[in-house]
Amino acid sequence: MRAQVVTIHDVARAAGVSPATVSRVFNGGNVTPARAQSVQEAAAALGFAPNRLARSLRKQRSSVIALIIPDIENPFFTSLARGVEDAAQRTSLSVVLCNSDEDTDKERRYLEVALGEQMAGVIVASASRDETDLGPLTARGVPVVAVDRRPRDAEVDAVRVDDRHGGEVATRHLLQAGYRRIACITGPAGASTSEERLAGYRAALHSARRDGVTADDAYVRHADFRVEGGRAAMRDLLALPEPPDAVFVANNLMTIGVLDALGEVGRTPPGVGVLSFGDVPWASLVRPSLTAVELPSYELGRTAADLLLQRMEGSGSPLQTVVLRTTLQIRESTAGPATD
Amino acid sequence: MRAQVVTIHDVARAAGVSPATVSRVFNGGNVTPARAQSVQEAAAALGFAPNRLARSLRKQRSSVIALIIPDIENPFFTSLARGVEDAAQRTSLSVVLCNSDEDTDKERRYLEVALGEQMAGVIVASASRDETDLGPLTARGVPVVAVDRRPRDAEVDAVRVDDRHGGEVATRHLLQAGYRRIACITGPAGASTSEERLAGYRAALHSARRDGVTADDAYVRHADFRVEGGRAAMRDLLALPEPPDAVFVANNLMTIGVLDALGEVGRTPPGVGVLSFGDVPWASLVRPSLTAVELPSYELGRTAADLLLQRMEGSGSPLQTVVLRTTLQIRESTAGPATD
DNA sequence: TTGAGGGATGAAATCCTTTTCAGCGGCAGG
DNA sequence: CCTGCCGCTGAAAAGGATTTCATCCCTCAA
Repeated sequence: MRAQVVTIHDVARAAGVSPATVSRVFNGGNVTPARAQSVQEAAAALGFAPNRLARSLRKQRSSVIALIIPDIENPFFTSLARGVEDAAQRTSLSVVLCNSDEDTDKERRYLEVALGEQMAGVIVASASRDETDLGPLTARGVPVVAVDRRPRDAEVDAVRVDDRHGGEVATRHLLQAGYRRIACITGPAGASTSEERLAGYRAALHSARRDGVTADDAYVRHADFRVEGGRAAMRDLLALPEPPDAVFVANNLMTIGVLDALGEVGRTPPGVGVLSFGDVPWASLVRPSLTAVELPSYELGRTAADLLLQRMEGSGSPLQTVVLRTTLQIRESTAGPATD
Repeated sequence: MRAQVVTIHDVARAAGVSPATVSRVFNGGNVTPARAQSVQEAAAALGFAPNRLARSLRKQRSSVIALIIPDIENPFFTSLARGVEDAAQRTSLSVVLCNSDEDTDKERRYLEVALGEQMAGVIVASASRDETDLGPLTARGVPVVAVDRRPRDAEVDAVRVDDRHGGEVATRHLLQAGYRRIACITGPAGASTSEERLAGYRAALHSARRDGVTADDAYVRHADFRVEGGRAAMRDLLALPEPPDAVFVANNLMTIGVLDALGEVGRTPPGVGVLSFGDVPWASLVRPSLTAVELPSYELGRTAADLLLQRMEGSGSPLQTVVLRTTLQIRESTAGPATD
């Protein structure tokens, strides 16, 4: 009992005009008011809804934009998504979210979909720095903005935070609080965010290496930006002959795992210092409260969307990279080392 | 410098065959192996990627399914989304996520997009019980599954949890723990989940009304399923001449707000009992640990996707509603009232 | 009065695939 | 040897909108 599909032709017939005129009514062409009205009425009476596929096919461009994120279960990215949506809200564009799950294959599939569906634009927080290929999109003239993470060599606008600086400030804070054996649990080697946060950590340690601070990479671990990865890495660090007395964790979810692992062995902050890059969700409920590098996730999304919209309107301005500031929020978890 | 678009015609010409044959190669028609191979090679050489719009237009059905959820910042829904994705993963379908933000207008827009883009199917956790109109989709024969929330009168398959029963069990637990003035903070009046969880609460109180238990609606509040709403509602309850000694909160995010509001006035569980319908994210870090009705969010999504796929394969079976069980996880926050 | 200019309109081309249909050739069975 | 069937193939239609182009008609200026 499938309802018959109402096309522009049906409306045209009902209103006694040509399909071209109907199209013009809906797209702002020149039509005499009387005719326009009768078209409107006919469309309403028939329950006409334009076929977006046909329209996009003809126009060579659809009216949805894709937002591709690597982890939908990370509040950082969902907040970013809200930023994108709110910015798109003011236009007639719809945003669809694609979860690449930190998997370059899935990501590639979604990029193919975006291309094949002629999406109006793409915002991507790429799963991998090297394997993400935005070439086909940019070659076809589809506006693309990289957000948070930066694919190598890509000729696209970008919005990110000052990862390296943030990591450096964070680590320096731990030093100043008196910690001396500071570990770093960072993300997968492929991601730009992992590498830069780690670079900041190294820089801070390097410039403090006189005062008995360990500055080799014995305390560095790579994990997967997820809770389990953080937990495993922390367990590994705790098993060292001389475990660290503080840890700089390169993302929020891994920090959850780290806190769990510490709880297991009865050690809690600030005895062991814990500093998270990115706020832990519902930080207000965590005890002790957590020192964190706060990220402007919402603004990241919002700015990316603005850049994309601007580019879609055909701004010919040169490619730009916007870097947003992070802020260190000092709380209880880094109050200073336990005095043995 | 937009790259020329490679169409099936270009491939056909390069391979010395007709477009129809190229299409058959990609869609599993009958083609002699030799020819098929030369088509494959030509396609690869030209970097051919099929235009999904044209394909969908012709087939009257695209290969993406839409998942419409009311709050992308709620871990419950993101976990549900993972369930949907994992189920769809085994097919060639892509999932796109749409965030209606508990806003019936946004939701309507996304439903229009789903219809206009001829999406292969739709899974929806509807923003409103009454205003969500799935009619156009079902009329056109698009498979639809309602998940978590149930739109009224809709002729669709559904997957949800035993909200009413869960609410009743939860409230009964609070009674058994010794609480006597039990409040309920539920969601917006329009949502089925709000109403049924509240109904469970009422049922439990009703059957216990002999033992000095307050059972009118003085302790019932409607909020918006968000953190702020929970906070406001709890403040309101605390301002009563005789504040409640326990509260049953109908979703996880509102519970965060409730805990915040309690913290502000220096009252903590279990002195005031707190029971959350739906786990709070990263519950392991919350002190005291939180008693909650645990929801099978992932399975909800997974089951909904399975139902949808089954329906898309043309199963003519009658409409079904799958109800999944909730489980009460008893922890510290409901250990018993403060003894004044 | 005539020509230029311009707004409104419809026919038809266009976007790119899929799918129907008819034709062709080969093979097996009568 | 003929018929029927089947597999492979290409031409062309179909899907539903937008857009170009030509036409018509009207107004205004010379």
